[in-house]
Amino acid sequence: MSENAGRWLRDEIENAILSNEFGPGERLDEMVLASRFGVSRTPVREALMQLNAIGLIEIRPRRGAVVIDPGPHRIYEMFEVMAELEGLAGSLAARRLDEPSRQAITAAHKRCEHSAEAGDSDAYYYDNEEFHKAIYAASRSEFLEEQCTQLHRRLRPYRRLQLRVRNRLSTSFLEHCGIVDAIFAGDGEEARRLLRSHVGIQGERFSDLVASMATR
Amino acid sequence: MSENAGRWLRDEIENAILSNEFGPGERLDEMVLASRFGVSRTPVREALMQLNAIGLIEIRPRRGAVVIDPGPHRIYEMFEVMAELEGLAGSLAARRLDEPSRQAITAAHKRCEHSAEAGDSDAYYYDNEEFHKAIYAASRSEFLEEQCTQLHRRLRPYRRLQLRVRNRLSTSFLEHCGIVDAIFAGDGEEARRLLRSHVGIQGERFSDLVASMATR
DNA sequence: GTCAATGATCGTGTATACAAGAATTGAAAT
DNA sequence: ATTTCAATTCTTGTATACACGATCATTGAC
Repeated sequence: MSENAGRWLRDEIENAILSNEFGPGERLDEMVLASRFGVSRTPVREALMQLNAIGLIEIRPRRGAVVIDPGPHRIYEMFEVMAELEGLAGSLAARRLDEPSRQAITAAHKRCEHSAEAGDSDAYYYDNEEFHKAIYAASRSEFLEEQCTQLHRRLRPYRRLQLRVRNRLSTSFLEHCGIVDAIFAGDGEEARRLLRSHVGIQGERFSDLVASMATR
Repeated sequence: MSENAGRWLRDEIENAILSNEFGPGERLDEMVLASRFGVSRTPVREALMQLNAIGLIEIRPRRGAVVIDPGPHRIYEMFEVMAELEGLAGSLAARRLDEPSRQAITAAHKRCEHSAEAGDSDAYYYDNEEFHKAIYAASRSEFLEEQCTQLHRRLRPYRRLQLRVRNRLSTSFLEHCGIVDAIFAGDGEEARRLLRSHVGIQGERFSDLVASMATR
């Protein structure tokens, strides 16, 4: 348990939402949560407000908190923004790359390769996250890194869905290769372009997303 | 006063921070704030946590809240991200422009023109905000609009500083003209490019920022 | 039978009380 | 004089109690 109950609860409830235990639209009763986690309403309310700030739930005054249902279109919009931010991170990384960042990216990239070859989608899911985070860090813009990490976290469940699509694993890794090449070559604009299309969900990938959301 | 004290307090304290009444690094005592605003600590704590989520203050466990001091470099990073998001908004606006958005942009642009000609920096500050918001809305991406609005709000005080720089008013308006042309022409990439350089603070504008921050 | 009004009930919003960790101050020892 | 340790005080974190608005059900009228 984290040092204060509020943040611990935030993570607990967040996980419950991301793992779909609390489905979209579901009402979150403060007292129910309080007794479930063995605390009073006060830290529960703190956690709920933080989740509200993150954008996972909506708190309507005097009417309680409900889990937000983003809907395919909004998810598409979120990926669109994510693509833009990652593109920026990539272009900065390419221009500012130093040795530690280079090594971090290489290491994460290698781990992705192993997971992809093994066809281990769960491992790739994790390694992919590390790969992208390595690029955020390499941008050497702390603010950008924070923004990317936050949005990445929020998109986590949908990313997971995407990886289940046929061939997505190897396609994703191939795209990573191009991105790494561009960054290491110092080609910021190419890195930006590749990351944008890697992260965004254009064309058929959008229907893939909608389809996988329908069957969860 | 808003319907619940928490949000009202959030706005109150936020304004106090943005207007520099609570300076960077300053400690925010819950009881002091509570008695100042005539409420108990509970809504004060709620407001502080929301401000923490926004990024205006930092809450260290058991050690209270302090106003964050971004520092020139971090502000630069924030403008860099803002420029990217606005660029995206502009490019989407150019591709998706409809009649209501076109009218909204035109109206805001006209108001900017008047303020700029009058040399009224306060009026321009406000009209400029409306102009940019019109572009966010024209992107027809609700999520992007929210992100832009949020970041714009956070950068408000520094934007204000920037406008005080000599000739910035007319320069800014001239840039607006180009942006409007590109959007109305449906040239998404040009709109993106122009907005990026309009919003970002490259070169001498960065030293202008640092200088104006030092003398406030 | 349907709709509206009124009262009951439930849940959130706020205040206050209590617990526990951190900062501070003072004294003692080196 | 300086440093360290301990005790006190101050502030935050959590629980609980109370107030008020919203929702729901029941009853009455049309």
